[in-house]
Amino acid sequence: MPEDPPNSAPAHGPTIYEVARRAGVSIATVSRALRDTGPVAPRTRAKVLAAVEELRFTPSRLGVSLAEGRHAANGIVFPDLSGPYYAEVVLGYEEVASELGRSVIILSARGRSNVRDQVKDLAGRVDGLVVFGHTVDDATVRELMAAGLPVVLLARAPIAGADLVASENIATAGVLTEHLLGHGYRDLTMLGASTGDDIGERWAGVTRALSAHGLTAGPPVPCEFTVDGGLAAGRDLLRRRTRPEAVICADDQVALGMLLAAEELGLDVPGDLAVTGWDDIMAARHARPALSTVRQPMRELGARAARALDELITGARATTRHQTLATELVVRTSCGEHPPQEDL
Amino acid sequence: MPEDPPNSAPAHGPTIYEVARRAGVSIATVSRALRDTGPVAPRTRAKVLAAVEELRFTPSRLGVSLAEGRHAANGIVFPDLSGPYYAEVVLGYEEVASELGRSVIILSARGRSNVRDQVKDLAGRVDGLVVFGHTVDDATVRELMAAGLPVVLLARAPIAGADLVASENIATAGVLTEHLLGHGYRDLTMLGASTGDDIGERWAGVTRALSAHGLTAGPPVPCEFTVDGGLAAGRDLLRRRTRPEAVICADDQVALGMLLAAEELGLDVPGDLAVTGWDDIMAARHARPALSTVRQPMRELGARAARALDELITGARATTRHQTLATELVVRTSCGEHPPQEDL
DNA sequence: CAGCAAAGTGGAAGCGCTTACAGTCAGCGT
DNA sequence: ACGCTGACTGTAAGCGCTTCCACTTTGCTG
Repeated sequence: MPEDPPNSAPAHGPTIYEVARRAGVSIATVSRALRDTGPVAPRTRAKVLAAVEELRFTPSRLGVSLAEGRHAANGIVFPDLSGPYYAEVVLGYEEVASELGRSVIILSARGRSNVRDQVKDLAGRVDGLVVFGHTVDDATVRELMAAGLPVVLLARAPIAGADLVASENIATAGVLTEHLLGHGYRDLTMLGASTGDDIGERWAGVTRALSAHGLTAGPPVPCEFTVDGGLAAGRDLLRRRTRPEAVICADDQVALGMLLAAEELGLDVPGDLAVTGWDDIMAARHARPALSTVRQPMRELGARAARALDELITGARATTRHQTLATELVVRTSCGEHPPQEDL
Repeated sequence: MPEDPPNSAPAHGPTIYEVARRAGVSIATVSRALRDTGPVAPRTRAKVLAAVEELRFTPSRLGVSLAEGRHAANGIVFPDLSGPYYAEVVLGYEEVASELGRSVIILSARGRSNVRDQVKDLAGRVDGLVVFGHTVDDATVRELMAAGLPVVLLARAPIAGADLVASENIATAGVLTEHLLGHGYRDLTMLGASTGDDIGERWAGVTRALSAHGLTAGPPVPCEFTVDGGLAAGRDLLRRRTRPEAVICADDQVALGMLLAAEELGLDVPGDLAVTGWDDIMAARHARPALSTVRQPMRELGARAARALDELITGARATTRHQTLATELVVRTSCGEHPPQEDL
């Protein structure tokens, strides 16, 4: 690392001092003129603005933030973001945060060992933080909250004292299950084992719906939550002596892998096998057979989180709140034949 | 907006002063002990660390940055990010930036009128900026560069003095065209009019390849760069008296829409019509027929941009550099039948 | 044992801005 | 003509940290 000279003038722009000198006023006046935070004579203001213009002055955020004691920035920690799901949520978040005048600093936790340190660093740069999924251990989250940092949890298990925004899983999993039962399937398999998170909730919903019909299913089959994971698990599953009638996949990527596996083995979906996903990512609509799945309001999840965080930061709300957004079963063709109707 | 009292103790954590007092040393010593930037006696260091531990002290980034004169953060401005393409690039960027010890502040330009102001604010928060596509007008970019801010351009037209990272378009467009010609198609249609950007380059490549064979094509057909745009344009195009033999779409989303249109009209792809995309987004692999397309190294684009920016910021490199990343034709089935072979 | 260098430490000056607080001045009421 | 009020403006004290410098202490070398 090239040790650059101590005072190598970081090429930063002009400071408020230069503007003040040029306008022939004090820095206090410049500040007031710019933020309209006190009386400034019209003539003076004009001089200041002229100087600002000539120097192309933009106040240093650092200086402003240090003096104001706030960052005007929010952070978000997300799991992988590789798939389309997380990206959409982050986008929805950024959109609203931006409207609220806050920058967004992102931190991906994908395969990082030092997330804890990175999160703590991040915490020092923002006025509030969104923790997406189980990317940060509870102890760290509590510590941040204890330090006075507003935190909003997104799509994960709650923590006392923190806001939570999540989408509904259990009920819709029930609806999905009922739908499959309606097709006449009785032997359902859950693909993608997981507990304590949204996927665990989905399985709970499925199980509950089944038992309401006096049915049971085996435990969820382990599977990595990727297309390749679904493909591998699918190959394995479909070559067994007794093939399931329907496979409920933990998410769309797994389901897409499953579709690939079925195709590879010459099985017809939904003829020989029904498959469902969860999320309704873009590829779900375009797969053939088109994937039946559950749509999550991804952008809305992010947007809600941004608003909730803003309320916490500005102090507009002091109590914590849990929001659950409705999800919707999207019936396409991978789960079985349906009377023709408009949908895609 | 609730005007909170001037000194409402922002609940910020302990400062270096409190640590110093508790450890019975000066703040200078605390700083040295923490950053290992000067001699500190073992005993002293221990005391400091103990105090840090007890107080759960984390240095304020604001203070550090202001004193250091750097943010340890990078910005990235991207167009829409709705599709999978931009998200991947941003991810690749974040990953590398994070490794290099820099936070990433994102700014989406989607449908915003005040991008210019937002970018200038962003510029004040970072040590360098990546401008993705034509999200920021050239004048503003130049202004930022003139102010000494390192800038890396991503997937867009170059600007003198700024680094550029882009993926190859022209040559691969030629390869794609040759491939289609190899299938025997002569009547090719370009879908998605655009000039002066990467899509414009693709059309240039296609046109050049065609003329090398003494062929020509009509001008690119206008079309919004979304699935629905492709669908609408496809309906229109395929109902004309003379249907094209092959449609080269500006990107995968348009191509997916085209596929939908063909399906809707009962046309067989590739039997009645060949379709190609560009980007190789996830859905391209899963569509049926699977979409032939051109793969862009999306993550790598972002990663390169991050590294280039880092070089500029640290001063490891002073000259500007243009990097073009290779792209690859991915032959699937939407462009015609091929002898069976391994690929997906 | 004087004389020095090195190690360890504290003081204090910024970094760029916001914002009490304290002046300065002109216009008014009486 | 004189104090008073307001409108303006400047001074200076932070915000939390890094780091240059100067000053003490050792620990050794001649």
